[in-house]
Amino acid sequence: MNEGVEWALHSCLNLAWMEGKAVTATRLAAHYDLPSAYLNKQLQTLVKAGILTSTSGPKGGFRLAREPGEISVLDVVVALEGAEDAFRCEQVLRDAPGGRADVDYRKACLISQTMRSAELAWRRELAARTIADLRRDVEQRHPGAGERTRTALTTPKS
Amino acid sequence: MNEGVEWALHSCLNLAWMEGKAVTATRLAAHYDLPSAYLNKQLQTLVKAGILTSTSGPKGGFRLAREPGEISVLDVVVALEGAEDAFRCEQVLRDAPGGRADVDYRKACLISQTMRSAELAWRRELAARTIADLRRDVEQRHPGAGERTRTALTTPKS
DNA sequence: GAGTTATTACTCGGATAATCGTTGTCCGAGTAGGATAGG
DNA sequence: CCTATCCTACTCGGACAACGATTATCCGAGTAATAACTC
Repeated sequence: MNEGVEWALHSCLNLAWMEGKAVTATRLAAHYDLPSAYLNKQLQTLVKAGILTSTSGPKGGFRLAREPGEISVLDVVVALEGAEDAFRCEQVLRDAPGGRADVDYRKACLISQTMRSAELAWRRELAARTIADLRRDVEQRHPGAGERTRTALTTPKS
Repeated sequence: MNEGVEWALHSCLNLAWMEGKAVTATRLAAHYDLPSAYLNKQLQTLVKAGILTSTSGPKGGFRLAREPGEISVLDVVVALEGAEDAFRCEQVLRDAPGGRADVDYRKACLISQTMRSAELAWRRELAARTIADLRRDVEQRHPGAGERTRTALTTPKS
């Protein structure tokens, strides 16, 4: 899985604490000591997916496009990894003896079905968890964490 | 995900119908019109993982190392893809303000926990399904499929 | 005819290239704030 | 002092390179069946 997924999720969580204030990719990258240009690239992808909005120029940056409760972890993963399943059925049965060209073996093949139902369970877990859930749970476990993050990302760079 | 996973699963299912008779990689590859040398490589990996056994020389080939009921789909996937999770937490929080070096953020970070529990659900699904299950369900849906496959793989090459 | 030996064809196994996707970097287009000059 | 214009610094956005993993291929080591040879 793409490394940027982790960065993107942390970035979204941080943006959820910013009360609509824009944060630049450089600032977010510095917060985790990451290559800023590459993080910028990931966030661009999230913009295209409609999860973030971007503003150019001074005081510009990224912010959440929707309420944190309307952004699931799955949304972020799908935006960066693509919507197709990790297990891609190449329909080898089509070339096997007795295989038919008019059958969609992605649905007929039992092996494909097994892999598919497993990925469905994975997706269900991620779809049930939103950025708002993460924000709430982190705040509950570490009270004041959101406040500290917001000030850290708002304070002018040294 | 590795392409060879699909081939390996089909191969294991076919071997489950062979009643202990060895089948060569070339024969299995021809059955699905696959590159035989590459399939051979995948099957070697399954041998190292203890899922298959191999025999050299004439009348040699691969056969299942255990009863089909003792081989889960997850076993095959893990053998080829590795045991580590697809989402690897790089513990970016360690470099963030307030991060501690003595904390294992793979367990403490809520994002990591979320991804981990999703992958756990995925694994659970695959672990619950064995090669024997697949064999039974295919035979039930397409009676005589096992018999046909066995004769196809036993018949001398043309 | 039976046993033993040498041959031979066949299979796995690992070492070796080619291809593709991910990772990382850079510079240009566009923007908004701020300085400046004029009224 | 207020306003309009110009300038400048800053940010995103997409194009461009480097790296690594997956995909694919080839040839050698080992093996067991087979054929030949001897008794």
